[in-house]
Amino acid sequence: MKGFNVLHPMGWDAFGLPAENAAIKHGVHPSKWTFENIAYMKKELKRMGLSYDWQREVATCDPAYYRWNQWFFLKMFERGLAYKKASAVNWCPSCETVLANEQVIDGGCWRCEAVVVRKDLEQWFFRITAYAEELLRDTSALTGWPEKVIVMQRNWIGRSEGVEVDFSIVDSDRKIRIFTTRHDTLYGATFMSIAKKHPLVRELVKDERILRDIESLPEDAGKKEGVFTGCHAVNPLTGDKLPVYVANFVLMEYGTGAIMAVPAHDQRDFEFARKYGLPVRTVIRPADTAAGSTPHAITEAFEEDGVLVDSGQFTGLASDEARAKIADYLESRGLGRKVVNYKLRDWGISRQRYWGTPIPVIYCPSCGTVPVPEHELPVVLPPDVSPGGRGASPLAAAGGFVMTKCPGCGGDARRETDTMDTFVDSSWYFLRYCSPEAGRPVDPAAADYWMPVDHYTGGIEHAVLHLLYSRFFTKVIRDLGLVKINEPFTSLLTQGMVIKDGAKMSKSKGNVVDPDFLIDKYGSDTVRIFCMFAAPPERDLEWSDQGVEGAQRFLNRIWAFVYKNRDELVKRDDNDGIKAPPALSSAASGLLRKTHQTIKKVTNSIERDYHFNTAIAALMELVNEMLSFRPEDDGGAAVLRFSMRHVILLLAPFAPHFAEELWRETGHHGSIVNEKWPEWDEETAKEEETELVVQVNGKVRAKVMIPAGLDDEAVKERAFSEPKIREYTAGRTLKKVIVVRGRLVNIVV
RNA sequence: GCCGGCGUGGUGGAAUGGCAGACGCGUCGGACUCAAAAUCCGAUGGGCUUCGGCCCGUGUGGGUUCAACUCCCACCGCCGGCACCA
Repeated sequence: MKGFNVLHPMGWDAFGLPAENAAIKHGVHPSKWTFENIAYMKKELKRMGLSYDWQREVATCDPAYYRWNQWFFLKMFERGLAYKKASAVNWCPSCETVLANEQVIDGGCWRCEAVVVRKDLEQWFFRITAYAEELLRDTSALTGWPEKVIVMQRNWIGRSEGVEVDFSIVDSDRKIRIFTTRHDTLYGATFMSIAKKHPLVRELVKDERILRDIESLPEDAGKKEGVFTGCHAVNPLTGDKLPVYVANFVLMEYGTGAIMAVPAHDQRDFEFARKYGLPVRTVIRPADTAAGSTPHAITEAFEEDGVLVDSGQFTGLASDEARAKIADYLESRGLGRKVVNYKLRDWGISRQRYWGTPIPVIYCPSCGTVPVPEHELPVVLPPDVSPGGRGASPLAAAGGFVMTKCPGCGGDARRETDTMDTFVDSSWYFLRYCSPEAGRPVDPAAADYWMPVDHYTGGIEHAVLHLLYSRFFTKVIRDLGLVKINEPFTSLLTQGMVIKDGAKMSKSKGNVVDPDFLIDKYGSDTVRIFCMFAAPPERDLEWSDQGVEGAQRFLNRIWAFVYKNRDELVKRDDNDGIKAPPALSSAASGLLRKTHQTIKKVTNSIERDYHFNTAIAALMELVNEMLSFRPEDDGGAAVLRFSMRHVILLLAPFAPHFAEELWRETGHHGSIVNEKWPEWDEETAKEEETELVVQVNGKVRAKVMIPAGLDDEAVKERAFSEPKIREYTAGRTLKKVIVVRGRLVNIVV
C-alpha cells in the first residue's frame, strides 16, 4: 500500500538435532517427519494470512540448499577457515553429540538442557576467531539493534589487551609464557600457576607422586586447589625465584594456560596464597592514600588501579601509565610482547548425528584429508540410514556412503561421517532468499539489490548464537566476493514469547493453543488483531482467551455497522475534497478530525516503532466515535463514509481478509492491497478547541475549553478569569506563570 | 560478584518533562428477554465528602524543576546475560 518492493520470505530451518530427536521420538524417519511438518506449518501460516512470498521458499534439508553449505565449507577449507583439530569439546550425553561453546547454556545443552560433559574428540572448526576483531568493531555500526544484544555479543567476544611475558625456569632452558592484563602488578608476583593440561607439566614434573597429585586435582574448580610442581621460575623484572604450581582454576583454553600470581591484587591468587601459605606482596596502593603508609594484614586483594609501590624504576607511576611503560620495557628487552586476547573460541561444527549436512571431506590413506571436489557436490545424505545418536555418527554404519574413492589418487578412501551443526544452515539463508534458484549460493546482483535485511525479527535467545554466526558468515561471504555488505541485518527486533498460565507456550509444557482451533472458531483476523493488540512485539505476549473475544467483538461491531448502513455507505463519492468542508455540523467535523488524527497515529505507530498495539487502540477509538455518530445531513453522511472507508484501509494490514471483504461490500472494486495507504491532513487533524489545564502550584484547579492557536497572553488572561483560579490565587503574590502553548497554564503563588 | 533491562489500577497495557491509567479484558449497575446468552448503555485507582469538591497515588527514600511514570543519586524486588577469561 506504501508502494515499496518488499521481500518477505519464509523457509524451513529443518536440518538438525531438534528435527531428528522429534522424529526418533515418534518412530518416523527424519525426512518424512520434517516434510510432513513443513506441509502442516505452511498450511497454518497461509491460514493466518501471512503474506510470504512462497516462490522464494527454501528448506535447509533440501540438497539444493545444503550443497551450498558444503560449498562454503570447501571455500573456508581452502582459506584455512575450516580446520580439524583434537580438543576437549562440549558433549551432550542426551543428544549424543558435540556442541559449540555458544550452544552450552549454564552448563547444559541449549536444546534439551542435559548437563554437558567434556570429551576429547577430533572435530571440524570454523575459524570465527579470525574475525573476532571485526565482529567486535562492527557492533558499533549496528545502530538498529537493541543495546542488550550488542552488549551480549561484545562480552561474548571478550577482547582484552595485555602482554605475554616469558618467565625462565630455574635449572631448565624452558620458559613459562604467561598472559596478563595487569603487568603493572608484575613486581608483586609471588608464585606461578599453570593449567593441569599445560604441556610443560609433563616436561617439568618427573616425580610420580606429584604427577598423581596433579592428576587427582578436581576438574570442577569450585574450590581453588593446587599442587606444587617442585620447579621455580624467575620474575624477569625482579629476578625473584617463584614457586610454580598447577592450579585447577587456570584454564588451558584462555591466554597461554599459565599465569603469574599476584595475591595482593587478584582475589583468586589471594585465596590460593592463603591456602598454601604463599607470600603476599603489595605493589599497588590506592591513589587516594598517602605514599609510604604501609598497608598491613590485608584481608582481600586490592584489584583496582592505583599507584605503584616497591616496583623498582616504575614506583610512583599510575597503573595505566605503568602498564604502558612496563609493556615497552618488556618488548625492548625481548622479555615479552603486547597481545590481544579474546574469549571467543572457534566454532566447533562437527555433529555426530545423522540429520545434517555431510561434511564434504574424504580421508585417503595415502593423500590424507582431501576436500570433495566442487563439481561432486552435493554430497547427499543417504536416506536409508536409521538415525539416532550412538556416540558416533550413524553415517559411519552406512557402508555405501562411507566407502569411496580418493579424488586425488583414485584409491580406496573413506568419507567423513560427521555432519554440520544446524547453525551453519541458518547462517546465510537470508542471502539465499535473494536468488533461491541461483547456480551459486547467492547471485551478487540480487544480493546487491536486496541486502542487507532492513528488518529482522527474532528471539533474544539467539543473541550470541545465530546472530553472531550470521555476522561471521556474511563477512566470509563478502571476502569470497559474493556480497558487498559487511553486516547482514540493519535493524533487529527481539520479539517476546507467548506466555500462557505463567509459562512459555510450548508443546513440551502442554500449554499450547492450537491455531487451527482458533482460526476455526474466530477466524484468522481476530487472532491477528489480538496478537498485535495485546502487547508491543518486543514484550512477552500474555495469552488471554477473553482478550481474543475482545478482538472479535471489535471486528464484529464494524461488520455489523457496515451491513446495517450498507445503503448509505455504498454511495460512492469518495469525497477527498471533504478536507475543507463548507458547513459541517460540529459532530461531523469532529469525526472528520478524529479520522485524520487516526490516520496519523496508526501510520506513525506502524512506521516508527512497530507498536501495533497502540495503532489498534487508535482504530478502536475512531470506531467508537464513528459508531456513535448520527449524520444529520449530506455533509455528515459524507464524513461517515469517509471515516468508514479509512477504518477499512487502516485495518487492512492487521485484518486483511476482513478489510478486503468490507472493501468490496462498501462498493469498491479491486483488491484493497492495491489501494494507496491513506494520508492525513495536518490542518484538519488539528483540534479547533483544546482543553486548557490550569494549575495553581502544579495542581490542576480548572479545565477550560479554548480555541486552538490562542496566543500565550490571551491564554493567560483566560486562565485568570476562571472563578476557581481567582479563588486559589486571591490575596497571594504572583511569583511566576508558565504557559505551555495551547495546553497548560501553571500559576505559582 | 560484574553487566544489562524492568517495577504503573483487579488485569494486558497507554502516556515528545505538562491532566497518570488511552485502548482492551474483568467486575458492578441498567436496557432488551419469560429467562439466559449475545448485543447495547453507564460506572469502575484508593480514601474522605457538607456532593461544591478535597486529599493520596506510577517499587522505596532523596534530589533537580513552576511541573517528574519520565531526568539524577541511593536502596529494594523481579527478569536476563556473563562469571575463576588472568
